Amino acid sequence: MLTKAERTKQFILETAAPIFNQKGISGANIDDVLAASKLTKGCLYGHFESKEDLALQVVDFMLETNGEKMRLTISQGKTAKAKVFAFLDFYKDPLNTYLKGGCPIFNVAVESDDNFPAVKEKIAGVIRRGQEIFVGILKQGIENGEFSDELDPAVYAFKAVAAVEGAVVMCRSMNTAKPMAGLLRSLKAELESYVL
Amino acid sequence: MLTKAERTKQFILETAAPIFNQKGISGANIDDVLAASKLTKGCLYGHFESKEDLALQVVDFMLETNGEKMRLTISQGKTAKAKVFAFLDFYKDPLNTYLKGGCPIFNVAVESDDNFPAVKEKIAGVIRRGQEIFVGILKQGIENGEFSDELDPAVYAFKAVAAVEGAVVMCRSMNTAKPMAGLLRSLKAELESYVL
DNA sequence: GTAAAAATAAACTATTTAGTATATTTTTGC
DNA sequence: GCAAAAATATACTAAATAGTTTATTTTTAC
Repeated sequence: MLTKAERTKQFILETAAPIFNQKGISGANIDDVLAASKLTKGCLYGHFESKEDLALQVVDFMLETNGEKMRLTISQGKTAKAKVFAFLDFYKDPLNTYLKGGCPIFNVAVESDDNFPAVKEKIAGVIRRGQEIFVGILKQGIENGEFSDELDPAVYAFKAVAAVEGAVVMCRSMNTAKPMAGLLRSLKAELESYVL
Repeated sequence: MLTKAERTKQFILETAAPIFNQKGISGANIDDVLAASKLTKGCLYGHFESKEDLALQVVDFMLETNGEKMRLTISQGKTAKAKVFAFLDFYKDPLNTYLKGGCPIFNVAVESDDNFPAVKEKIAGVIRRGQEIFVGILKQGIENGEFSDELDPAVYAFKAVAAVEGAVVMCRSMNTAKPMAGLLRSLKAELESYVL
């Protein structure tokens, strides 16, 4: 069992995550986190050295959580095609993301780009590993005869992720999930065209 | 000819744009703009009421500039296909965007999402109008016999924009333009498959 | 050439937010 | 049940940044 201190720290991270995801690292502030968690400054600073420390750990927490959710989602699919479809469907409700504020990877990617090199590197790693996994699934699909070898795994993987992530931002801005539905259908049809 | 005051205001907007585009509205600060422009506080506050006023006008400036660049780019294409290809090629160098820091529409979209409703509405309008123009070009292409009527203009337009915009963020994070090349080829091939 | 406009210089104030200190109370976990 | 750990309450300090003021200098545009 977790100690009280560990539970509190976890609770702070969980409470702070949607705040940082929505307001960004620069936009979020300690008082927001205190208000949302109903903890005191003394308590928070007992678990984190500084706002920067908190921010970095919140980012790690968001990335880990996202990774777990994504792995679980993909593992639901038995075939390569089913895994890809499961991945795509993960994005079907962009206005109601499991973590308030949209995709943390993209949100952090945009903010860290010219501002937080260490965070940017971390995000780059997450994106790269995600692409590797996606490409691996597609290659597997080609090898086991699910897909034609006309399919270019690297191109499709990048296209699919770029498109759904871009779509999340666009849908959230326009406040409609409608175009996402058409996009997911189109990306599925595109993969389907390589199914043997 | 512009008055000195108008020229200075314009100069401040031009200087502030890359700062706001890179650091975000929350992350940018007045002193950054003063340092970059080598103007004094008194001068800046003679042209803008507050940081918020400056930020809003910088956003407007970035959106207008982007719109002009995009209209010019697209107008280079004579056929519908050429227009779409010109649009896609606009994104071919995501690490060296004309405005430092990547696409201002997307950067502002991400930050404004949960923070600046007025700005968010403005961005939503820009995205919507962009989609209308893109769809218009594709419909025109269908009408004049360039494309098969199998092409779904709304779906392709959304997919193309979401993908290239998402790709800019991913490429910038990973610090490589390579995947963008494959994506552009793929989006072009996809459109090509509807050419009669 | 000159009056008005624009910009500077420099020293302010105000506000927000990060972070500290400490005595006290509450909770935990053996 | 009790000692240690955790959290509170309260009142701070520190730092960063927004915004003001005003006298002075420079530049502009007629």
